[in-house]
Amino acid sequence: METTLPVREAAKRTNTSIHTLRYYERIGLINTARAANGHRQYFEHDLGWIRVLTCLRATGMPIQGMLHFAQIVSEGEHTVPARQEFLEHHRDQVRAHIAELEQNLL
Amino acid sequence: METTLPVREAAKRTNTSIHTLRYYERIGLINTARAANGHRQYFEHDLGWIRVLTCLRATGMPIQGMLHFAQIVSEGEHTVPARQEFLEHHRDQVRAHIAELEQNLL
DNA sequence: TTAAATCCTCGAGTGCGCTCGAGGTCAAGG
DNA sequence: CCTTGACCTCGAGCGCACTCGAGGATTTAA
Repeated sequence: METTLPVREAAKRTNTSIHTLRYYERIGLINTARAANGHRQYFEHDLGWIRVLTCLRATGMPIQGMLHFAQIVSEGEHTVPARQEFLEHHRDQVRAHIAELEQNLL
Repeated sequence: METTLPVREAAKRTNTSIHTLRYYERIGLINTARAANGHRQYFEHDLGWIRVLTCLRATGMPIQGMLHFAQIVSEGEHTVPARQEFLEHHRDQVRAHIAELEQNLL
């Protein structure tokens, strides 16, 4: 049985806050397992996903966009091409943003 | 006598909105001249300043920071070194932000 | 057996940066 | 005259992304 982490640990390891993790779960960005007593249980897998989310946010993706991405991810393997397209599109956005910043830097 | 522009024109030429210009004035970022009838009058000089503000915002400076900058600018010529230092510091921030984005891009 | 620690839910609050709209003034054109 | 339109003020509202806290359950260690 893979070991799990309580929310405090998950927050620490993903460099987020407990509140944010609960919030993300509430709005449907994360699906967290529960122990018998109702406490959240985070697997390594979840930490990876949280890091992806954090990365998307840090690059300016709005929550709505992340929800969309979470949605297609949840639809299964057949959405892999759609995911790639989504991420590539976001990359373009980020690059455009960087270009704008550099423009303003002059 | 230098010609002046009404708020609608100023907004158009600086690619902002009338509401934003009024808001910036309200909070003390801009000091706009008034015609006898109370209407705002924008000089070329003002447009330049608005563009500076827009650039700072676009590069992520919070309003508080811009207020601080507006403050030191208003204090006169002797603050020129302080302004340069301020802008250089902001440049560093922007560069750091770009670096973070590029990091996340990988 | 009780005090402390950690978790839970759910709704409300916060801070930011606008954005909007009601209600009013004033000048020009028909 | 009267309508139109551009402007004014001031306060309220909005969307976003958290962030907080009251009130309560459960485990754990002294």
